[in-house]
Amino acid sequence: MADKSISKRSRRGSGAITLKDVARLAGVAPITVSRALNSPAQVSKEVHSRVQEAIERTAYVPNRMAGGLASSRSRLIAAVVPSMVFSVFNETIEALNGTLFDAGYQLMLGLTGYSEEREALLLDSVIGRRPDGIFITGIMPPGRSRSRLIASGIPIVESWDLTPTPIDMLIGFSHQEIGRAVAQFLIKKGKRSFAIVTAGDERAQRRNTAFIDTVRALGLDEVAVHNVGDIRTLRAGRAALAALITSQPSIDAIFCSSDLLALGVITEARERKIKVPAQLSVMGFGDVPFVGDMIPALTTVHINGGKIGRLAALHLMARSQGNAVQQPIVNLGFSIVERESA
Amino acid sequence: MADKSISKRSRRGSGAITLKDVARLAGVAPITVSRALNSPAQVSKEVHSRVQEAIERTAYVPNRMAGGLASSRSRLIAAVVPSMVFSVFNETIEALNGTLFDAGYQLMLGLTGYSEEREALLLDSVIGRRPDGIFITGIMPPGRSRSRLIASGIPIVESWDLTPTPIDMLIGFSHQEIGRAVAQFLIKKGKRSFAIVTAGDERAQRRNTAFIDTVRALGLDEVAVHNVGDIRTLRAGRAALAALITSQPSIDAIFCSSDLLALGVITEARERKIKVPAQLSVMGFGDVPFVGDMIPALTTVHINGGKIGRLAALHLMARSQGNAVQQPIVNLGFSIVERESA
DNA sequence: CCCCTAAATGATAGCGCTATCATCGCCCTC
DNA sequence: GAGGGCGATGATAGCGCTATCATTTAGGGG
Repeated sequence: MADKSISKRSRRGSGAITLKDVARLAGVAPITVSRALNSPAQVSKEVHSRVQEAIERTAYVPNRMAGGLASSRSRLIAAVVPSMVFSVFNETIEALNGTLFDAGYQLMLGLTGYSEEREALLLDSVIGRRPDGIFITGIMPPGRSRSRLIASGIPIVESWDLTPTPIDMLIGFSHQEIGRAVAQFLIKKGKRSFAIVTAGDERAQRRNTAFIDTVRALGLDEVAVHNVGDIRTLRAGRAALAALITSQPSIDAIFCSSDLLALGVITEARERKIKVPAQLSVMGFGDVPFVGDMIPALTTVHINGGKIGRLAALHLMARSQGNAVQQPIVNLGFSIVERESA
Repeated sequence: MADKSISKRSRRGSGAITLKDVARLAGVAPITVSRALNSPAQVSKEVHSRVQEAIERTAYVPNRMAGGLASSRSRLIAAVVPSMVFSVFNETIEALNGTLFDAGYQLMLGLTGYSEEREALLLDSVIGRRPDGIFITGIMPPGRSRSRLIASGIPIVESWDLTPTPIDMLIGFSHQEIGRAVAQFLIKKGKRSFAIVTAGDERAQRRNTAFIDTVRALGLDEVAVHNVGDIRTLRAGRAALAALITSQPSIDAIFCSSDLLALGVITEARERKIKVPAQLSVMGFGDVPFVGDMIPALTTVHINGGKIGRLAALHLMARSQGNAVQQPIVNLGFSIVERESA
């Protein structure tokens, strides 16, 4: 009686310890080990501890690819984000990751670099992993990517924006309202001549448009716009102020599309001995963790990135487990944090 | 003649389009579709285009879990990182991700929050996914986690540090050398009374120790150390200077364990009208993207985080494909970037 | 005592893909 | 024109796990 399990051994497989090995050691059927691992309540105390011991002895680590394939539940959640370097999304990702991990999920990270082409490629790659949920920064415009996402049937949270027609779930806030609120805030402060320093992305544009419309409605001077494109650096912010101040010296308030750009503007103002906020108010966007402790402390738009991440994780997990999500569209709002720079 | 493929359909499975569906549509065997996808050279032109069309028509997205299980190649790479919020690791992760993605790999992100307990949990979870490689920030000390990592047989890159005995591969630099170099740099600048503002992590401690030893060897005053523990914020840097200046007014140079802390120290110095660098030199660590454009521009230790990420990706992929890595241990070094703050 | 139910365990059959070996032509060579 | 080599395709058998159904055992009620 040859040992089938040995004679059969082929050159395939990873050679690692498998469920079957543990089962043999514990003297139970493989399925029982699976149950001891995934639903301990279904297994008698005695068997459970026997299995535990076998697992300990063999240093067995379950293969989640196999488990995922068999159960159609990967316990993977993907996050699609434009960028990570000093970005406002970091808190969201970190919160997402933390909440997921505590529930036994893993995060797959995808970076698009604000490029739509890359995003499309990324999405196919992501869908191929059959994640239990996908977190997307922004709203997916109609098109191939959106269709694929819908067709995949995977629970999806779009974020960081608002729309009445999300693919699935949505956790965000209104960029339009922000633009308007910032304009009103600055106007109330007595500022009259505005400029915008902005990156090229579409969400920023919407904040800008709302800002400009609000200013225009009051019959004030046209808003000067300086677009830095994809160069979202502090240096770009400095250069922006330098350019702006030359072409339009009357400016007394600047709305920046990110805190980092705002920091750049403030830095350049300091260099040029322009007093912030007395001569020039500067506002950012994002309220990244340290800008409130600088001099002058940055007045900016606060987004609760951590909450977006946490909520998204919860929603995604609920949906992937077949539970209904009470509120699939959440408007988290924003707040203007008044500090010193405006 | 009943259609087996229908009568057999069970309630299992995801219901998505599979390879088999595509094969049927293209009129070839499933394996041929697999080949058309994974090694097009093995398939005739005519069949290839027929398969392509079928894929297009069905919007088929290959299930990588199944593929990974069958081939023992997941095309997943895991990265284990302490933190992401305004961290010095972001460039590394971004470079890692970019390089991997271009080669068809996906990044799985794991955050430890500088906690060893969490790290251990995370590693088991990561190993369970059978990634083709693991990128670790730092060096894994002997212990359970290290053993599991070794036992897993997965290619591993440790990073951000140096040791003659890595688990597998290593891309890093010497913290000891950095501490020494910074001390020498500051001494050459004529500074004589030193302090350190540091986070609690072990790598920072090693930089500190080397710094202190170097100073001590010259018989200078004892170095004052202010430890902020896990609070790596700009505010903590400010508080640190406030505390230090009270207890030890003679200080004329401070070495910080991160750029953010250094920014805090500089900010507090400004608040207190202490001239940097005339009265107080401040040095950071990391050379995070924007600190060179601030006022005063930060003098700091530059680490080529992007290169670490890129190289790690290359090494990991090579090894997972069975190729030898010419140089498994790489000392990337560092450089002191002299700007204005010291 | 026997039937019935629930709890605990096991056997079987895939999940969707690929490694491996087999087959089938077809062209070349001597 | 038989043998051989190669290119293209297919059949088969898993990868390591879990859904599903089946079996076994222990109580419980009448």
